Amino acid sequence: MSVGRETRLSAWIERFAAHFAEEGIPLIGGRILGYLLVCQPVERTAAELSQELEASSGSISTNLKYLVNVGLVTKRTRRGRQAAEYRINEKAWTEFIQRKLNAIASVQTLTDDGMRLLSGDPERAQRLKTVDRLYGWLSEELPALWERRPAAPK
Amino acid sequence: MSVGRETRLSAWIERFAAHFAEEGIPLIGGRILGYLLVCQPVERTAAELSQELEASSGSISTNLKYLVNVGLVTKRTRRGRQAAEYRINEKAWTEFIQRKLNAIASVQTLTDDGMRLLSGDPERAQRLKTVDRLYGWLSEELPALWERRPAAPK
DNA sequence: GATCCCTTTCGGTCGACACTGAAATCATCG
DNA sequence: CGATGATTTCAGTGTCGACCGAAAGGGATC
Repeated sequence: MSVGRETRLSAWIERFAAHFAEEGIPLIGGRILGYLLVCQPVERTAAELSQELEASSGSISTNLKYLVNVGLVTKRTRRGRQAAEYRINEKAWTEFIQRKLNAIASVQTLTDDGMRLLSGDPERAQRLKTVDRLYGWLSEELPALWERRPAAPK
Repeated sequence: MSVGRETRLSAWIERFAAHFAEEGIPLIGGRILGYLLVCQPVERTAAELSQELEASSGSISTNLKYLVNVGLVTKRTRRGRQAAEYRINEKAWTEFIQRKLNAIASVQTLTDDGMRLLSGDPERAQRLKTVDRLYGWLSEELPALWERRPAAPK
């Protein structure tokens, strides 16, 4: 007997969450993200997420707050509805990734400061120089690459 | 009265360690890395690192093992010397950074699997598609960019 | 093989953080 | 304004991992 699509999707959500857990995003936050990327309909309330993902209301609340804060999820309230609805904000993924690239490139300021402290002693600065050159190159190329990213189609 | 170069260097090492602590490298590991990048002479024993960085022998041992394992530090033993000497391996920084870039690009396999699960329902796949397109582009461009990296001068 | 010195291993402590569930809070509707 | 149904806050629990320091382990010299 074959496994249903929804079952396989929830396994996928778990893999998705596991990946981002390695990057420091709480497991439940990752599950919310994965779930909101594939659920139908696209909007969910906190209570629904709590039930669907089998997580406490408190955890859902904390993680939604975090995700809304970094922009990956948007919150919508409607008059006449007590429950807010949450949905994925696909647009925000660009900034999310950009932050990661910037984090890598930002090491250059660090190595650069180090080089300054060692100016006047090229011998001693040699190890740092090797690293500084790499990050120097990255801090040029990564932002440049990012600018060439394709625009999202309407 | 001005601050000595060594004092400023140890402040720099601390900043350096703090940066990598955010990326998940233990504080003491980061200190070792920073210290080995700028110390004179370039090689140090575990005992020297322990004293210089005011960390326990156990922590130094654990972190050196880790750093040697990922290749950022190399261990050298010499006949007639009981103490092994550790030094920075500048070369390994390229692989270190490459792993980071790959980690970003690797999300593409995840989104791709998700797209497969949603094939046959383009409506529902739309959110994921946006994200998949971005990572798809990255998984093309990042490795390509990396290939263009300048070779380290002799 | 005994001694010396250095390194690794290991048990234990501490602090951070994710998570829970109950209580407080808030918004809507009658 | 009270009741209802939702969310947020908060105190408490458990887990995980970095760190320490003492004890065990390994080489090198005598």
